[in-house]
Amino acid sequence: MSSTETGSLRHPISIVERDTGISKDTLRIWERRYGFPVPERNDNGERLYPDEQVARLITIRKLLDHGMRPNKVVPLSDDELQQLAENVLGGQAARRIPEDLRELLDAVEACDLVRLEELLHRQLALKGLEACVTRVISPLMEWIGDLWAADRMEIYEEHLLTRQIYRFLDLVISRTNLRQRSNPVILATLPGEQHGIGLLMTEAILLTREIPSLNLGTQIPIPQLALVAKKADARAIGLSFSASFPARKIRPLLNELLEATPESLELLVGGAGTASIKRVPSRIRLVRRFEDLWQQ
Amino acid sequence: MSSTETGSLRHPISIVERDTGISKDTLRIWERRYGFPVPERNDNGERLYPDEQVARLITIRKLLDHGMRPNKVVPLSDDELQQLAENVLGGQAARRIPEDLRELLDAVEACDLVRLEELLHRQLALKGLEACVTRVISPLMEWIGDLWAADRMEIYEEHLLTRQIYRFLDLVISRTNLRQRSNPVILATLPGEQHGIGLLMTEAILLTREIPSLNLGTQIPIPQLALVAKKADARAIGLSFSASFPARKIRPLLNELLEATPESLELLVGGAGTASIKRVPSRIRLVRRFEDLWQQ
DNA sequence: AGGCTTGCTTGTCCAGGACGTAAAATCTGG
DNA sequence: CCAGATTTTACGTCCTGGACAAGCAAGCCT
Repeated sequence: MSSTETGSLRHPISIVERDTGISKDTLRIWERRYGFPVPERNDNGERLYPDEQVARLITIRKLLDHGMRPNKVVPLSDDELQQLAENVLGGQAARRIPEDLRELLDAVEACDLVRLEELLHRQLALKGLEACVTRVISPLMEWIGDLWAADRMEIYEEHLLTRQIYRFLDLVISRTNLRQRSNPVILATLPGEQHGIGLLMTEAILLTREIPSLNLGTQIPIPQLALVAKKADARAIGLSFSASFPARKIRPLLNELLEATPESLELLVGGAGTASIKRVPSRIRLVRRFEDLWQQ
Repeated sequence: MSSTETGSLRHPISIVERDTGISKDTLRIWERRYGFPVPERNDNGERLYPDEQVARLITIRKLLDHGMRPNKVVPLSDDELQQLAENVLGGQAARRIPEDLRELLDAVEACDLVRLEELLHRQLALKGLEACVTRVISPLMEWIGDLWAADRMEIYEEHLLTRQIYRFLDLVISRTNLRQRSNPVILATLPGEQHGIGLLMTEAILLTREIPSLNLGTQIPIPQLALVAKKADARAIGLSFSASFPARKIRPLLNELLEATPESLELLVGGAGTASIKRVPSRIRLVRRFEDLWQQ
C-alpha cells in the first residue's frame, strides 16, 4: 500500500469504472469539466489512474450517494474533500443508538460473526420477529453502511456481516413457512441493484402479517417480474433500492415496470435509495418504514 | 408480449447492454462490422432496439458463452441462428443423467422448491456431504444452466432453484461448523462474477476435509482479498468463475491478484468459466473437479 | 408559502478512428 | 502426419469532441 513501486499502482479506466461504480463516460467528462481526475497516460494515450485518484473517486462516490452534487464535490482540493467527507460521512455513524443494541454493535465493530449470530437469536427471542427486524436488523444494517461510508469498516467485513444477518433471516423465515402460498407479494430487486437484504426483511415482516410472499432475489429483469406476477396471481410487487443505487435511474425503471404489468397491480417500493423520491403515481406505494407494510 | 403497440417494444442501448450483458461499444461495433443488430433511431439519432433484436442478442450471447466466435454467429440469418442454437444449446440438456437424480430433476423442471429441499436432504442422508455436492448438487447446477440456455427454463425459476440450493448448503455448512478457524482457505469471487454457489460447494467439500475456510462471497475487490489473506494468514485463496463470465477477462484478473498477494500464497481456481483455460503459472492451481481439492 | 418559468448541471449518447491481445491459420521441422 | 513456431485475422476496448434531454436550483410571481 505504501510501496513506491510504479508498476501496480495505476489502473486503466475499465478497472476504475468497476471499482468506483462511476462510468467511463462520466470519468472522462469530469476530467473535461472539473479537471479531476487527471490520470496519466500509457504509450497508447490510454488513461492510467493512480491509486490516490481512485481512492478520491471512491470518497466522491460516497458523498454523491449522500446527496451532494458533483460540481460541489469533484473540483475540491484534497484537503477540502477530506474535511467534507469527515463532516458528512463521519457524522452519520456517530448518531445515538439504543442501549440494548450496544452488545450487537460491539460484535459488528469487532466483526465477530459467531457472537453476532448468538445475539441475533437472543434479540429474536426477546422481541419477536417484527421488532427484531424493525428495531434491530434494520438499524444494524444502516449502522454497518455508515461505518463503511466513514471508512471505519472494510468492505469484506461488511460482506461477512451482511451474509451472517442474511443467513439468520433466511433461517428464521424458512422455519416459519406459511401454509398458504396463493396470491403472494412478489419480492425482487431490479437489474443493477445487488442488495437483497431489504427483500428478506420485508419477507419477514410479511410473514408476521401472514401474507405469503415469493422472494425472487436480486437483479430480476422486468419482463420476468411481469411474468411471475401473472403466473402467481400476485397481490403486489415489492421492490427494494439501496442507498448506493443511482437515484436518477429509479424512476425510469419503475415506469418500465408499470408498463409491463396490469393496472390493478400495486408496486411497493422501499429502501434507503428511495429517500429522495417525492411524488409517485398512484399505483406505486412508497414504503418508508416496515411498519407501513400492514395491509394489501 | 404479442402486443403490436409500438411504444414499449424498443429499448435504448443502455437497457440492451444491461439485459444482454453486451457492452455498448460492442453493440455499436457489431453493427458496423456484421450488420447486426441494426436498431431504429429516435428523433435524436439514438439507437432503439426492437424486442426481437434483443432476443436475438441474448441467443447470441448464450452461443458465445458456449465457445462460438462472433463472426460465425452474429451475421447469421434468423433461421440459421435458430438452427444453430437448437443444435448447440438444446443438445446439452439432453445428455444422460444418473437414474437416482430422476426425482430431483423432475422437481427442478417443475420448479417445486419444497420438494427440492426434501430431496436434497434425503440425498445428503444417503450419500454424505461430499458425494451430495459432487454427484448431486454440481450436476444439478449444470443441468439448470443447460435448461436455461435451451430456453426450457425462465430466469426467475433459475433464481428460485439456485436460492433453494444455496440455502440448503448454507444450512448444512453452518450446522457442521469447524472448531478450528486458523489458516483458512479464503473463498471469493472477483468483481463481475455474481455467482457464489461454487464457493459454497467448495466450502462444503473443504469441510469434509476438515480444512477451515472463510467465504467472503461474491465480487470482492482484489485489494480486499489481499488484505484478508494477510490478516487471516490464509493457506490459499479459492476463486470461482461461472460459464457466463467473459473468459478473456479471467487472465488479467488473476494476474492482478498474483501481484497483490505474496509469492507463497496459492490460488485455487475453478468453475465452468475456467474450462477453456490451458496453461497457468505455477502459483495457480486449476481445480477441474471438486475431488481434486484434497490437500493444501 | 406555493407554483411557475428559466437557466444551469449532469450523464448518456453519437461517430469513426486506432490499437493490443488472443484466436485461427499457416508454415516448418521431426 | 503431428507438434511447435510464426504470421494473419478477429475482436473488444479505448480515444476525441460534440450534442442533447432530463433533472435540479434559483428566482419570480401570485
